[in-house]
Amino acid sequence: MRLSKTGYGGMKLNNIDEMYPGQSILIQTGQIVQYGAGIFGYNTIPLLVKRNIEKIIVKTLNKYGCIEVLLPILQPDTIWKNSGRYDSYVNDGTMLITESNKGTFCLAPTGEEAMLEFAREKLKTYKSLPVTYYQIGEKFRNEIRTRGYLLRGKAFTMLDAYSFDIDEASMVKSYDNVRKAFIEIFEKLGLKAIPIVADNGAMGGKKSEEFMIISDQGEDKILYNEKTGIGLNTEILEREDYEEYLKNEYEIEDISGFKEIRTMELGHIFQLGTRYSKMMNGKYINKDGKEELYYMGCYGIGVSRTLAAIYEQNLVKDKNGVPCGFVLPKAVAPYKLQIVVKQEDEEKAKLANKLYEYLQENNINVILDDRQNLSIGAKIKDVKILGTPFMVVIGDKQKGEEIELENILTGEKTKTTIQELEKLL
RNA sequence: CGAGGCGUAGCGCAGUUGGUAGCGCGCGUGGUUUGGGACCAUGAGGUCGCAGGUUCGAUCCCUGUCGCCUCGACCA
Repeated sequence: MRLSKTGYGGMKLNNIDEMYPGQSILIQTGQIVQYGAGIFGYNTIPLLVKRNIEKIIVKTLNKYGCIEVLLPILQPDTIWKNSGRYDSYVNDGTMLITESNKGTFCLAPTGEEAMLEFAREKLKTYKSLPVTYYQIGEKFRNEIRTRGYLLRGKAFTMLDAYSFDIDEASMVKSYDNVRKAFIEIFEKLGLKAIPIVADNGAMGGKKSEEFMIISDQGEDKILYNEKTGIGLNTEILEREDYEEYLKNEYEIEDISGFKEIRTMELGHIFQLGTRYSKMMNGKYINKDGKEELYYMGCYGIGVSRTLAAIYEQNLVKDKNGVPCGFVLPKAVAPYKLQIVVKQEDEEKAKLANKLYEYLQENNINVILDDRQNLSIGAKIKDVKILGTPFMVVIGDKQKGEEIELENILTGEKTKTTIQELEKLL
């Protein structure tokens, strides 16, 4: 990507929001654009980071045998009326609906209804089970209060997965399968997400766990035991039966040594049992030719929230401790390398272009900062603004064709050649 | 919806005890610059969130209203 073609420019930072410095930088530099409370547009780099997150999710879930599908975002009201959730979702303001001369339509706040419609078509016999379907797409919730920019928006990208099984034991297996996949996904994203005990209240069902990262920017408080890695959402303690719930479902008996910490929820998984299949008449034919209810699980990851979390967690600060940008993890950075060049110097521009073309041809995504009349120093600063993990500077100190690669995170510099460079990224 | 805060140029902010606005950054042009956020000159950009009211006159005072942010109820 040639930076001169992107409209990026003027990426100086002013006062940065103390609560959400990462996203404050994204907004100030035009990488994220706010349209209203909880409604955002993405400029190219955050968009590509989000897409990389999605790719990692897809790849991992596929590896764990899950099947990707895409269900409609715009949904007929009938499926919500059939499930019995229409009134409560509309009345509490969560679900956005639109009236038309062809009926009422709902913007999907979640996917259980649509997924059950889908499953009923495809999963008519026990022979088709178990299966876990998933999709990644936009969800809409008219949140009473949005919070933390992308962290809680009215429109957000979510991964939602649903497992269908013949009985509880099988459901538990599917649940554990996705649970493992989620752990792997967050690992690949470089996020230390821990599954902790959650209240299954809203969704119902048996067991439920949330994937939390430790962060003061989060909305949740959990009790956590550092030694065992076991944690639970403090909302559990509001349940009358919490001791039993912890003991029976999670084998947690003593929570005296647990410390309270603040966390951000990135994912949530549920063992639903037959609650939703009962509500929406989700049935298959068993071996004996009789109808049975699906045992379901449902699983979600807030993709746009994860995007925000990645930016916030990979923030870098200058010598004075003031946030000045990011170093995106290699796994999600859309461009591994940024070439900073003294564009006005023909020789240098030529060399930079040669390097750029070479890497392009070898399918390495790089940013060439070919903007005119911008000092090298300013361009170097912008590497961090965009979060690119590696940099090559081609300025006055450049001698011949020997390239010096700088790792932004470590500051480590390595001399190399155009041809050898890609091996170091 | 309950509590607080804020709406003035693209971004960050001043300001006017009431006489229709400035600063820094960014943006355009000319020139000098270029290794960790260069400088000089010059220029463009605002119905001061919106609507009423008071007033000779409102961006400022009053009353509404809308929007945004933070804390709570809700959730990926």
